[in-house]
Amino acid sequence: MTKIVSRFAPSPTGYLHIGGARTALFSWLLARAAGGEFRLRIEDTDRERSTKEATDAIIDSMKWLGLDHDGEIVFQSARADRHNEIIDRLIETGHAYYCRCSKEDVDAMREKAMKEGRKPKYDGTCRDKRLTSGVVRLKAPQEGATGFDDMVKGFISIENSEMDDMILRRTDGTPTYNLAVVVDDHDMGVNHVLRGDDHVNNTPRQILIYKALGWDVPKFGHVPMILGPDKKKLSKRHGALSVMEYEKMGYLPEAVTNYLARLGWSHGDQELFTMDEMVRLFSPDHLGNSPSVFDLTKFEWVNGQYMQQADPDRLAGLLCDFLAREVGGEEAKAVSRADFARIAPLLQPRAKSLLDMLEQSRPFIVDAAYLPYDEKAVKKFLTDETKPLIGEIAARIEALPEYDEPSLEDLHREFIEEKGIKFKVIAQPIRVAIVGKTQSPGLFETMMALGREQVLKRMKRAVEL
RNA sequence: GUCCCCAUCGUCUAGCCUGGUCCAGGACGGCGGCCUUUCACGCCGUUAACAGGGGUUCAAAUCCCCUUGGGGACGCCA
Repeated sequence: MTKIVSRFAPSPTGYLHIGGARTALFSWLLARAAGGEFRLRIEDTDRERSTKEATDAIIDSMKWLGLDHDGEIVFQSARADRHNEIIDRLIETGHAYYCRCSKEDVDAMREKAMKEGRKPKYDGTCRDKRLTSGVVRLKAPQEGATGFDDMVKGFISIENSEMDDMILRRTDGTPTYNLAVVVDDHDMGVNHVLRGDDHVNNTPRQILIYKALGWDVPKFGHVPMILGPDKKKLSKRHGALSVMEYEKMGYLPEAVTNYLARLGWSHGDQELFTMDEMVRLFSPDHLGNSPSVFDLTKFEWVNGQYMQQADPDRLAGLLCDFLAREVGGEEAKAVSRADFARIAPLLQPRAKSLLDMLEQSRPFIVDAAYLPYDEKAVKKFLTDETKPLIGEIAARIEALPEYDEPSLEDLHREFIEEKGIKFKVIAQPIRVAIVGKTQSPGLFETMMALGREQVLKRMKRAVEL
């Protein structure tokens, strides 16, 4: 079997959105799973709408997701000469012809056909006129059918009579999309094309071009699109669309690829896959053929899973970057990577995202003097009964020869035994005293993370509240 | 309008090709519980689906047809 070469070919008219990312991921997996090549091509022939920023954004997103490509990035705009060369060849071989029908003429034809209940299409007026200028159209077969075995949808066939003689070269001499795609894919050696559902209709047209050129037709696959919670096509109003927004919101790239992969692909009952696993297990046979809804809740669960498993030191690094990027200023400078590395393990089971973790780490990184106290919590737990207890405990902690977790545990155990009270009685008050709120990691690990000095300062401050 | 595609729990899905092992399995969520110094995590239980109708067959989620519903395409955009 020949080596699989797949590609991702976005047009740089905006950021890489979540749907495109999934298509890219599947395409990437298709190649990587087979030890093939994955190529990247930027379809920037629409000069009006294509931007350098969008191109960079797409490349950055791919990088962030870990979707590396082989070979140089191909820019479609740079290949106009080659496209035109092929168009000329098509004319010479009688597979294409010039047409001088105006846009208005064709619109009229379409409208008329539509009214008569037929498929709106160009009627082939100039097909045999042997003109020598104008737009170039493909001389498509008018009988028979064009079919292909779609990697995800199975066999799809369209009557040739349904397709019109599409334009290959515009009035201004530029090649059209369908022509350019075919030529580029062929020249890049692409033999597996996995793309969005919205291209199914283009496929038979492109096959016609391949055939006219006598080129091998690649294997095609069309993945369904991603829907919003309202089951409508994903759009701006559904919130986060851009891949990079997920980074901004504090999600991990491996969670994004994992979740995206599970949206439309499956491997039995398995939910969590590392990139390596996906590469090992991926097969286009298990791509689903119906559209799926992006479920943020489940995505957050996936992210949470990766947050838990992540190396604390890596998380610390990401947290620093995140803080610098999203918050910046003095606050970012006040916390070091080492600080985060120390508290990350405590927060890992509790945080769904980096943003979460950052929020939860606040009580650990501010000085006792600035620790915010939750009013309700204070009212409920820092009472006249509990304050003296906290005071006593603070004194004992201060006198502790060794400040470590076992010692702290012993200290508290002895304290409650002496007082004849349950741990419950002092647990929440102490918690509120040292972190300012009712939720936190385990008390002793929290005390360790805080350090003796902070714990004492906080207890003293709490007693005076 | 025409063509193409799609249809299993609220959501993601397994099963469908190669009918019986499926009164349909897993996951997220929800609900209930356990654990427990809080919140999480974890664990246990529970909830909930084969769009409808016809066939074919001893037997259909699985095969065929129709209906309905959804989506996409019909550009000198990509």
